[in-house]
Amino acid sequence: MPSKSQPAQTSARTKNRAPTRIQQKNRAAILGAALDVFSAQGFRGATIDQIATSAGLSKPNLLYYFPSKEAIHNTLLAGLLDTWLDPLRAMNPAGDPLQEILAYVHRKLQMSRDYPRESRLFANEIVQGAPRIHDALSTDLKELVDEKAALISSWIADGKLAPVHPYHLIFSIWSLTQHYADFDVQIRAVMNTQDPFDDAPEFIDTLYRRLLSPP
Amino acid sequence: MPSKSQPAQTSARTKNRAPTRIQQKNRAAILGAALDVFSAQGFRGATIDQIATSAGLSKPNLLYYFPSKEAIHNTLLAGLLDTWLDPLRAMNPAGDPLQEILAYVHRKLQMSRDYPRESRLFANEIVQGAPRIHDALSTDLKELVDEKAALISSWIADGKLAPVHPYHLIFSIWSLTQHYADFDVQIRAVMNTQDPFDDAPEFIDTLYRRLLSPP
DNA sequence: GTCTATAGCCTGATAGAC
DNA sequence: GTCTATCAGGCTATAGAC
Repeated sequence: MPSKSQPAQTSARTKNRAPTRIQQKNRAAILGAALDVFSAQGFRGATIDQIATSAGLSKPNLLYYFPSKEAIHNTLLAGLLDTWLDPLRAMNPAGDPLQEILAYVHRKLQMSRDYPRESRLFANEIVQGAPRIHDALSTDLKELVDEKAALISSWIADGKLAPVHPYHLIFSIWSLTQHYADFDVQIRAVMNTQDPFDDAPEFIDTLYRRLLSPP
Repeated sequence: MPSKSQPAQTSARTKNRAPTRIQQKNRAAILGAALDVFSAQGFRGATIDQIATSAGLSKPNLLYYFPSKEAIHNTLLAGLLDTWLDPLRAMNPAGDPLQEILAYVHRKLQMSRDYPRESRLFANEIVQGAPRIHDALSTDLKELVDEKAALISSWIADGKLAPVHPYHLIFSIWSLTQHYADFDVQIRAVMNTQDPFDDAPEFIDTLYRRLLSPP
């Protein structure tokens, strides 16, 4: 799982004792099941019963580990944005510009392939107006994107990349890579014989080479 | 509204009489309000009360016009896929290949700009597994995309376009254009001073020119 | 720590007066 | 056609036995 695990927020009932192995195992089972259910049904569509059953627990037992449905959801979201931005954070100002961007694109695409549930959880949240993470978007996210956009602009000014709008370049990378996870059903309905991810990396690589290769 | 209006499904109660002006006006108000609410909250997140209030009606009065919450949702979805595919359908085999694709891209982007609620309604449905329109995706959608992908392949074979995977080309167009509607909140959080749509058309135009211009 | 039982709220849908 | 009142079911969360 890519989610950066916060130190487990000890529930009030556990009174700051270190979590036992069983507690850790159950917490992990709950979060895994919740990721399945929330990413497939959205927050309102999910029920605690579904999550509990899928985690092999009874409903009250689940609520022994988390105080509420929203607490589970928040725990999932908490580490997600950070993790989701790691590939961008890793873009290296000292590297070769075109290679740095292509490498970023591949990391992001790989992340969609490996963690489609996390991508859909995020997509559900954003499409519905990001009620729970809007602040993080305008602060942490904006800060990082501003920084990397400036870097891309400097690469363009140096003639290392063909000129493009750096913000829209980044948006396009998010869009193209996450699309394969978020709209998976649609893509499979159209290409019903093969795994869409088979050809996607080559297509997207070609796209950004032609877009960005300096003249 | 882009939604192709089916002949209004006369509710059982109206016994096939032609709808009066008041009925038409209320139906339209309900569908407009429902589009607001469903696109912002998803099917489960929306309540009949919200829709009714937003349409200026009481809850039972709304249910006089539509038999159930799901019936309203289905009515919205019914015309949507068709409308959503019109820009692709209009791609002309006799036109200039690059111009045809660029024109398609612009139609699609304009649609996202003009009808973001419809885009988000669709996104909500697909991200959650397209439970209500999966069949249409594997039939109508697949058929149209197969046809247009073959057309693009023939253009490539004729040397009129640079070689690319035609299906992934189409997916990329969907992805890039709908992203501006579906992830609007995120984009605005990052570019907080200007309308993201201002620069998007130029960026996307550049992207597809560089990707597809024959060598 | 885990269960059964249930409180209490929300929501979709209906009854019936006007 | 529109309303008030209300039912019935599903859901979150809690009580309390074990």
